[in-house]
Amino acid sequence: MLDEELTPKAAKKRQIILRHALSVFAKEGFGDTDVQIIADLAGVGKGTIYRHFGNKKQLFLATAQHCLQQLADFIRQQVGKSKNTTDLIQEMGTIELVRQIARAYAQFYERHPEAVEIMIQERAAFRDALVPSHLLHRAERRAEFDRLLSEAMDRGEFRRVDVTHATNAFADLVYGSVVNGCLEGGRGQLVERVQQAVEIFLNGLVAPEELSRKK
Amino acid sequence: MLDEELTPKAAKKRQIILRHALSVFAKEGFGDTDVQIIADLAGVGKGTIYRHFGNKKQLFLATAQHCLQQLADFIRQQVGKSKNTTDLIQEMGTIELVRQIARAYAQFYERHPEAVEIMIQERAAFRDALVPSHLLHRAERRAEFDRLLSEAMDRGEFRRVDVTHATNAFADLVYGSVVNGCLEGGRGQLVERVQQAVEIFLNGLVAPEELSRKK
Amino acid sequence: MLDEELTPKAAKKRQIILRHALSVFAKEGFGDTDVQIIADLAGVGKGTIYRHFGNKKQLFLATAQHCLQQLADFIRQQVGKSKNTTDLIQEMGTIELVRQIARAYAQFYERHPEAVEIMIQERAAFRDALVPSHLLHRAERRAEFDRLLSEAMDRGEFRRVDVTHATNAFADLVYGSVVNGCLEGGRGQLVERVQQAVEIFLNGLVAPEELSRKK
Amino acid sequence: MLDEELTPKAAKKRQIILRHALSVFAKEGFGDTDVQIIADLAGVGKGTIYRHFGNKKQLFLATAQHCLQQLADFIRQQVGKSKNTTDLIQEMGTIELVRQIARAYAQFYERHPEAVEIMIQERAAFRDALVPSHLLHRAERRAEFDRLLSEAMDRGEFRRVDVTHATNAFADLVYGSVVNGCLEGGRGQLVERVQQAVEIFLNGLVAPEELSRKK
DNA sequence: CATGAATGAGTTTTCATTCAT
DNA sequence: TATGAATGAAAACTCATTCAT
Repeated sequence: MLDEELTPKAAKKRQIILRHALSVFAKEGFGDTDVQIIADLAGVGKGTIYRHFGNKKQLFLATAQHCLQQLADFIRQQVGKSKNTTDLIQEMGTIELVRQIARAYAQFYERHPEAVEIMIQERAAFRDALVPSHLLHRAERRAEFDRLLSEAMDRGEFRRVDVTHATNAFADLVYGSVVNGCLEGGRGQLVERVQQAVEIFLNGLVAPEELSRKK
Repeated sequence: MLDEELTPKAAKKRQIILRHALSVFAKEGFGDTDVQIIADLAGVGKGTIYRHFGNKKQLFLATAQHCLQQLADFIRQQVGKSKNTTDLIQEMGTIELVRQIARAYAQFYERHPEAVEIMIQERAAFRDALVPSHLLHRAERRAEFDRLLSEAMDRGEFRRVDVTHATNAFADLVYGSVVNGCLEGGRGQLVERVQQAVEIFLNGLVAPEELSRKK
Repeated sequence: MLDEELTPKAAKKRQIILRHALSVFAKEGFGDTDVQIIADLAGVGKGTIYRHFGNKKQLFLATAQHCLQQLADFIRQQVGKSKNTTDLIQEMGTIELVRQIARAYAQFYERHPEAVEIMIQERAAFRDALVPSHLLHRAERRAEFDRLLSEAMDRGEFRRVDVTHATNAFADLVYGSVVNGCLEGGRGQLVERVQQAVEIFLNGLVAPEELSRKK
Repeated sequence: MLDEELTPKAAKKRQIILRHALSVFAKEGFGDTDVQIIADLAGVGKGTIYRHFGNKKQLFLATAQHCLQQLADFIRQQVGKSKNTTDLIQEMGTIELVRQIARAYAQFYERHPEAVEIMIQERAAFRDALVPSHLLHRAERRAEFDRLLSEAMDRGEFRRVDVTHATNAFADLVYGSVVNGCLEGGRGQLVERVQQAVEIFLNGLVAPEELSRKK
């Protein structure tokens, strides 16, 4: 199912279908989406979509997956800059790194509000989907963040708290801000909302000594 | 449409319908719910539901409203205990009050996971619903919380930050924790998750002096 | 599902639907039948058919059942005339009774060629249908015929042969004649074909002594 | 379209396709058969099937034809043994020959139950097919059997009855026995059923004198 | 010639909503 | 006012057939 396994042509068609599926699912919601509409927009027959994706549910899941991929790419590009986490911490400190991670998420969702809708639709229609469309819900990303916090605690930058709880809090905060913030719409609103929230979160985590030192 | 305007009998029937609508909408989702099922469970004819609620969408909205009402009642009962906010602050301090508010939300949603689903379904199917099913999204409750924070800042208990942002952060955090926490299921999981998250949030808000004093 | 359990009105509607289902299924075959056509001819909405019969397959099976009922009624009326088998044998002799049974089947199918098609469609589309649409395939009718032959053998009217085999032969002969005879069409063709075939069958069964006596 | 006109390679491919078409049509029925499945099993592209057979209906008809061919070959091999009918009668007598013909049919259908299904599907989906899949329904074979009976009557072996009716009876009896017998399944069941039925049929045809003589 | 991706007409089935009783 | 049978619009999905490669 991965694009690499397909001919360039088939992969291209897949991309076109997914692009329009994304936009229609986001605008209409899963239940109110008529696959025919996606087919028309994508300029292919309905049968072609069913041939490629099997059924409406799988088409949606592929769309969610696609979002996730774009999100992951964006995050990596914004934060990673090809360096590994350790180097990044060296460079900017954990606090700034957490800020940048949160900002990257916010930026992505602000630029791609449809991705927020997909995330919500997925939660609503596929309670138990195997592939949650939000990176921070996924085990591998959580583990990475856990480690980030752990090490900051070890170095005394952060207060010592239960890492899993802190990661949960971060994920929930970003998720909640994104979901609730994307409605209000204005330019920069979402990024602002997430940033401000994360500032409080960080303030809640940094060690008192660090706070004093800053002053 | 309010119960007070109805005969006791009609109001009772309304309650029965709403109770089953809640459970079915929560289990099946809005789109996958067959009104006939609700009618059967409620022991009334389908026509009766349409007579009372107009159409499926309004039935859902009434159900969401109903959840909101129950939530509000529960919060008032848990936190308010008939005293006003000012008295409560006097009694237990802002920090403890915020803790209690958060705990109350968590407890409600843990006891009524269907309410979480309703909240999600509402967001998914009625993006622009006039009546968000989560109290903290509603203007009147936000204003109250804004005031709570404002006064704490005035008294120097909390650091001075933008009140709206802080309230957003609190609402988003609680919302995110509830939505993501309710899936993991275990007894007490949701309350624990919310509490831990709010602890960090509070830590991020209290004034350094307060922190020192505590030590 | 039986008509007696329905209101007269619902039963009437059921009859109308079945009448048209019969004619369409017979003309088009099961697979080529569009339920919409039946609905249009019956003057009801498509939903009504689905409400009454569940799905296309069950509609067909109900149609087959309906044929069977009509066939059974016809046979009883033609042959039985309210007398029991024993009396009938007394009256006309086994040979004549077998002739009359076969003639009754033939007459029914000649008057209702659609019933032949239903029988064939059922065999083709529901190999393992629980309710074969041909009376002689059904256990209760077979048992009756077995007894008829048995007694004739006991009385020395028929040669002694394996009763089950003889009943099979009779059922297969009538079935084959009906299925193959109904295509040729002409008035009386089917009855003639069955009668001639049964004459040979009977000749094959009667005891030699009986034959001699006749001469 | 005959194999002789094709290159050996094309003929081989045709055979492979027909073999799988037979098995799929028999298992699924005409309407429920997906040509793609046949193509996959045969290891060819769907287009190839359409190139060879034109459309699904013609593919089915070719399959039926193919069955017919195999049946004819089998009958000829079992009964004919390269001798002509007259010689065979000389050798074993009409009665035994009729027995052998019936047994040969039964054996073929018992070994190839798919052929029974094809016969039924053909009757169900192509009421008016030009090429009935049962040999005994076909003019040339009927004429041959007619002659067989005629001569037996002329020789006084068989009672004098209308030849066409007798042939019909034989064809219908074998057809009915095969169609109804193939469901019951057990080894030898079908052959037994047909033999027993034909025994009665023969008894019904042989001349009384012959019967006496036997005694 | 062979292929198999693309197509879209055609069917089944569901269910919100209505309305006669 | 309550009911639940009737309706038919709407949508998912299939698959025979075509045709560009």
